[in-house]
Amino acid sequence: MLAFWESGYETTSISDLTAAMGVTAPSIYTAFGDKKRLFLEAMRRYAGDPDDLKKTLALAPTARDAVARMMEDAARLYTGDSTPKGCLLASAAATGSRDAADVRDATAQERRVIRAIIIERIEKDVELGLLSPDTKASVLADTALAVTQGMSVLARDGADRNSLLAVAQASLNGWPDYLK
Amino acid sequence: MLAFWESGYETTSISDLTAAMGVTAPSIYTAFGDKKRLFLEAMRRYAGDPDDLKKTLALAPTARDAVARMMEDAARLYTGDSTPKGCLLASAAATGSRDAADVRDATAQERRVIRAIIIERIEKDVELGLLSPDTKASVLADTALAVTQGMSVLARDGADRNSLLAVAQASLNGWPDYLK
DNA sequence: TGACTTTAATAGCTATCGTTATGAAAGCTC
DNA sequence: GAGCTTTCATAACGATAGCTATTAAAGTCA
Repeated sequence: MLAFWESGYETTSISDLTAAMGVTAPSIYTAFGDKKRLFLEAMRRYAGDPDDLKKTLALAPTARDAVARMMEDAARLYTGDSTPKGCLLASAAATGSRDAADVRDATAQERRVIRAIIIERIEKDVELGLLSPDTKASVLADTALAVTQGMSVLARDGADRNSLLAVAQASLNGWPDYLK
Repeated sequence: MLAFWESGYETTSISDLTAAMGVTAPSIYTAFGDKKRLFLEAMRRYAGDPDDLKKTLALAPTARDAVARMMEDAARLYTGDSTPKGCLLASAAATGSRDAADVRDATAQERRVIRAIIIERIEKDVELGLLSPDTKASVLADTALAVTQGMSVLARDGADRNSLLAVAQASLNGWPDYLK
C-alpha cells in the first residue's frame, strides 16, 4: 500500500513491490492473483470502510462540522511523517494507460461513494431545517471533494500540515449560514 | 501534448507518441532529444507563458475577480470536447517512479509559479486597501490552487462543465469581504 | 519416520519499454 | 547531373515490464 501510495499504480513495478514486501514475485502472485488485484486490495485498505466514514460524519453536530473533520483528517493523513505525502486515491491512478482504465475507474468509484455520503449528510441538515431548503448539497460536496483532492497536490508539492489545515478552514468559510 | 494530457508522462509510451504524432521514433528523438524533453516542451506549451497569466490577473478589477476568472477558465479547459478531461499539470505527473522525479519537480515548479502570481495579485489588493491588512494571501492562494487542481480530479471522474463552474463559484464564497 | 501438503525461491518466459545504428530517399548547391 | 546535406523509416539494441513453470525446503499428520 505504501509503495502504491508513494509511486502510483502503473509506475510501481513488481520488483518495487517485492522489495517493499520482502517476498519474491511468485509469492505475490499466489497470494493476490496479479498486480491489479493487489492494488485494489491496497486501495481498499487505504480507503477504509465507507460505513466508518458515514458513522463519523453522523456523529458531528452539523454537516459543516462533519466536512471540517473530514478535511482535517485528510490534511493530517496527507502530511504524515511515516507515510508518503498526499492521497493514494488522488495520485496513484490520476492518469495512466488504457490497460489501467479499470483501476482508474475503481478509484473514481471510491470517490463517488465518499461524495454520496457527504451529500447525504448535508441533506440531513437540510431536512432538519438547519440549512436552507435551496442548499445545493451536490455543489458543497463537490467543492469539499475538490479541496480535499487538491490538498493532495499541495502536500506532494511540499506543503506542510498547517498550510493544509488552513486551506481546509478557508474553504469552509464558503458554506451557507446555519439557520439555527 | 494531448497524449501526455490524456495518459500521463510515464504511462504514455513512445509508440503512443509516434501514433499521435504520425512520425516514427527516430524522428522524435532527433527533434526533441528524449521523452523527458518532449514532455517538458509539451508541458510548457500547455501551461503557457506565466506573464500572460500575470497580465490577465492584473486586468481584473479585484484579486477575487482575477481568481474567479482563472478558475472559470480552468473549469472550461478541463471539460473541453476536443481535449482530454482534467489538467495536464495535475494529472500527468501526479505520481511516478524515481526515474521521473525531475519531471514531477517540473510540474511542481509550474504550480509554484502560478501560486506566486496569485499571491502577488492578492497582495496588490491589500496594499490598495481593498482587503484587510491581515489577509492571509498565501492561504487564499493555496485554497484557489487546491480547488483548481481538485477540479481536475472531478473532471476526470466525469463531472460536467457546470458542476466545475459551480465549485469555482462556491469556493469564492469563502473570500474575505472587500473594504470598499 | 514417511507420505503429503503448504510455502516460497530460482530461473526464465514473452512482450514492451526507451533508445539508437544504419541506410534509403528527397531536396539543395555547384 | 554529381556531390552533399537533410529527413525520416527499418530494424534492432539492452533493459525491464508483468508473470509463471519448476523445484527445493518447511511444516503437518498418520
